[in-house]
Amino acid sequence: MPKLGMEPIRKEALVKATIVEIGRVGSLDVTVSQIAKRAGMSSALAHHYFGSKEEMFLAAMRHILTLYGAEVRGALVAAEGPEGRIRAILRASFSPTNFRREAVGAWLNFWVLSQSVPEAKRLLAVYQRRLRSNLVAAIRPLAGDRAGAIAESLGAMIDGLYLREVLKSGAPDGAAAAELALRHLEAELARGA
Amino acid sequence: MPKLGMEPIRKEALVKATIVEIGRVGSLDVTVSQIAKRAGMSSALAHHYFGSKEEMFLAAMRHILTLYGAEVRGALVAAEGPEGRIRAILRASFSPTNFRREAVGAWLNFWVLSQSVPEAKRLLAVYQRRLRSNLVAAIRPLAGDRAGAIAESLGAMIDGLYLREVLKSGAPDGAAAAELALRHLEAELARGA
DNA sequence: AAGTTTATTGACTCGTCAATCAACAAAAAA
DNA sequence: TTTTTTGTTGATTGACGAGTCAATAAACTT
Repeated sequence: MPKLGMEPIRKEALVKATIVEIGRVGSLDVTVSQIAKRAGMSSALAHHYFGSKEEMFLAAMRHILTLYGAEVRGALVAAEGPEGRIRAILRASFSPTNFRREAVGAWLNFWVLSQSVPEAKRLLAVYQRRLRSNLVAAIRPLAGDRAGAIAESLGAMIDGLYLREVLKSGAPDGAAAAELALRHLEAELARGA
Repeated sequence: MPKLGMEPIRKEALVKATIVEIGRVGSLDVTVSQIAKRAGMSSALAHHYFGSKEEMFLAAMRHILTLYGAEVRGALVAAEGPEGRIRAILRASFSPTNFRREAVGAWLNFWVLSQSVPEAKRLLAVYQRRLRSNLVAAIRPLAGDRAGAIAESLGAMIDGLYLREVLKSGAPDGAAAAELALRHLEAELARGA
């Protein structure tokens, strides 16, 4: 009994299921059937809406990136002053939404995907550029010319913390990670002053 | 015309070929045939010596880890004083041997592997513990109680720099990466003083 | 010389999985 | 009401790839 207008609903369900399954399995070795099953439909339907598995992965990636971008923007509008803006970015980066197991596991696998799928690489590059420019903008008033270098290292730090989150076992602790990133930043700033 | 004592030779060739192929393809989606071909033998022989693809991956991982460990130890014996010891560890971490494309690409994929293969996780944990304890030992004389926290963040920084190396395109630049890590460390140390 | 161990591969099995297709159902348009 | 569009799936195809096996050969042992 087909209701109309299912496309967006199905697609969203598939995207979420993709992320969950990648997180669960811990790699991109996930079958379309697994994903479709978790999303409550047949694998044929998944192909119907996305055409290929790769498209599914890319859609999932865009979803994570969009989520992250939205959260950063949201935190940024409510932020006061340069210090506040940086804190906002870090808070968003390590928020429960973005720093949850599934999402972080998905990140790791998207990094891998970007090695062989150009579009994935592109998406990742876009995100990195945006993060960098946000950081530089926030840091410049505090550190002038050194903003670029500091943003670079803070970016690496953030990625590193994501990575370690994946590797470690146990519940995620965004607060602790954000703490570390902030300490790093403060140390860098203090050094220049 | 079978010469005897081929086992170690074949195994080494396979391990190296595994790393190269993983780096080339950019993922663990590498067939035993590809690896065997690059190593100059049939896939049947690869199975003969390693039993399974997973064993091949683990052997490759051990190889990379051993290489890294040896380089750190080597740099460490020639190091003078705490500062020198830290520099030694960083120099080894970002040396041309360890920071080359193939090796870094392999790392990324080993991180993924550790998500689903317990032995891979174990190996990675061993490496992380060793790195941490080396760092703490070198940092303690300079920062006392804060050594643990600093080692933690420096470790994350190193991993993050590896990750970024994979993502970026272009030739690897270990010197620049080591520079960033060192700046981070100095900033942290200065903060405490 | 006969027997054993090591090296080596081509051919094969068996399973898995992405992608396609034919078919059916219901809503919307004509 | 016929036709078209949208939703849906079970069954099938076709490829690919891990792991096994039988067979062959050279060395080493007794």
